[in-house]
Amino acid sequence: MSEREQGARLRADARRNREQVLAAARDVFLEQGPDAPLDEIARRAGVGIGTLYRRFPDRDSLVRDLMADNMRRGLDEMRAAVAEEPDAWHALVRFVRRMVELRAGSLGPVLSDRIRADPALGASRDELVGLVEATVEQARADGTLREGIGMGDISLLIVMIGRPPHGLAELTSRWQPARYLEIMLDGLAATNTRPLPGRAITATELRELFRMMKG
Amino acid sequence: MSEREQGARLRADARRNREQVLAAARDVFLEQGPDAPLDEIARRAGVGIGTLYRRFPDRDSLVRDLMADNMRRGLDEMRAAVAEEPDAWHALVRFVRRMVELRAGSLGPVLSDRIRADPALGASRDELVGLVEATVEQARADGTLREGIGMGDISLLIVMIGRPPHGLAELTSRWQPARYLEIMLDGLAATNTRPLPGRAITATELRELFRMMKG
DNA sequence: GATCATCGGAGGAAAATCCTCCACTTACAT
DNA sequence: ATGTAAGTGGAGGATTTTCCTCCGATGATC
Repeated sequence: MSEREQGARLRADARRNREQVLAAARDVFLEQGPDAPLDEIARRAGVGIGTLYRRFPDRDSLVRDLMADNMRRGLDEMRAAVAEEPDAWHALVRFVRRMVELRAGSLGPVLSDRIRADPALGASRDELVGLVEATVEQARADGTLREGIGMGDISLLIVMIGRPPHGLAELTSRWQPARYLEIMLDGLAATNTRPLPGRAITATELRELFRMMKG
Repeated sequence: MSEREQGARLRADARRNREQVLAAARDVFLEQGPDAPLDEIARRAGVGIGTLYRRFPDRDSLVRDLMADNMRRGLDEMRAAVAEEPDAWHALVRFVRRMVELRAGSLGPVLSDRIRADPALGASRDELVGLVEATVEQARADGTLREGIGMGDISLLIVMIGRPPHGLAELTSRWQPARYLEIMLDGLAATNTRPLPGRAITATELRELFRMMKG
């Protein structure tokens, strides 16, 4: 809420810089994890480190705003997908593709201690998880989603596919998430009937993981 | 060569420690990349930092020995797979499964500057790449491997699937590479006929990437 | 039981990272 | 046009992380 109001009152150049910092943070966190040096984020955003600290007083504040943005986009995309796509399978596929494109998996499903602090974040996360879960179950009922696939598999998919291998991040031209996402999606179709090892993380477990970490 | 002789002459406890360090390095490099702090590797190996430095005078030496070990295992596994499996597809699948199990993707396909230094390493890498490439082509000719898949896809697969998402590394119980590997393998089967975006990195490009990085 | 390779970690040096502060710049209201 | 409040960048000191040596203690091996 606060970041929205701040955002609206910002001077034009300041707002632009803020967006650039968020975009750079998305990339850097995706590549290096949530402990990545803030200096590098500023450098990639093309702003001074002072500018970054002016807008985001500390790391948590940046992480929180980024997560909020990811959640908002995720919810928007998921709602639109459910509303506009002909069935649950196509809604899921569209959602996952968009999330990977938007680098919205940058902070992973597990970032507990920083997330828990903000109740609003938890609420939108729960809503998103609920939507995805319902769609996953619908797709399975339709016989379009492979047997045994759960909501947790979808979350992990977005995180795994979106992250460039070490050392390959700079060579963006050779890193093609979309290619591997499509292979993975084909593996998720119901035409594949081999039983899978393990099982998906459930929404409940996901919430418990949050509590366990660094708590 | 030198690490083999050293290994043989080592006292029993020293050899055990050396193995533990290598095993820990495999995990830590996989999780954090080749710049991970050596202290953490020593800690996870359950040895003092002094012990690590005694056995591996500097980071490069550790990285090189680990790569050498990965290459040796990779070649062994690939040769055995080609010799024992009924066809190219099954050989490929077995190879990839073993590599992920062994965490042999820990250093990724791109780790140029440290690799180039050692010519023996380059040689075994070339041999392994050649074997995989031949098998990939055979499988495609057999009509068992999906159209458009190349050697580079297999390399990337091993790296991507083997790496735990940020923050999930400690919770080994919930991180199941095998599950996602199987989904991916199903996506690689020839029964999937949708055209894929992009294309695989070729062996030649892989070698060029080496030269570009940090060179 | 003696010997000597090996071990572990304290600790100083070096590097990376954090984060404040302020002289300079710029958008925009008037 | 101009004044001015908002915004900017990055130097630099404080702090933390990481490196890597050194040496007294340990325990494997004969």
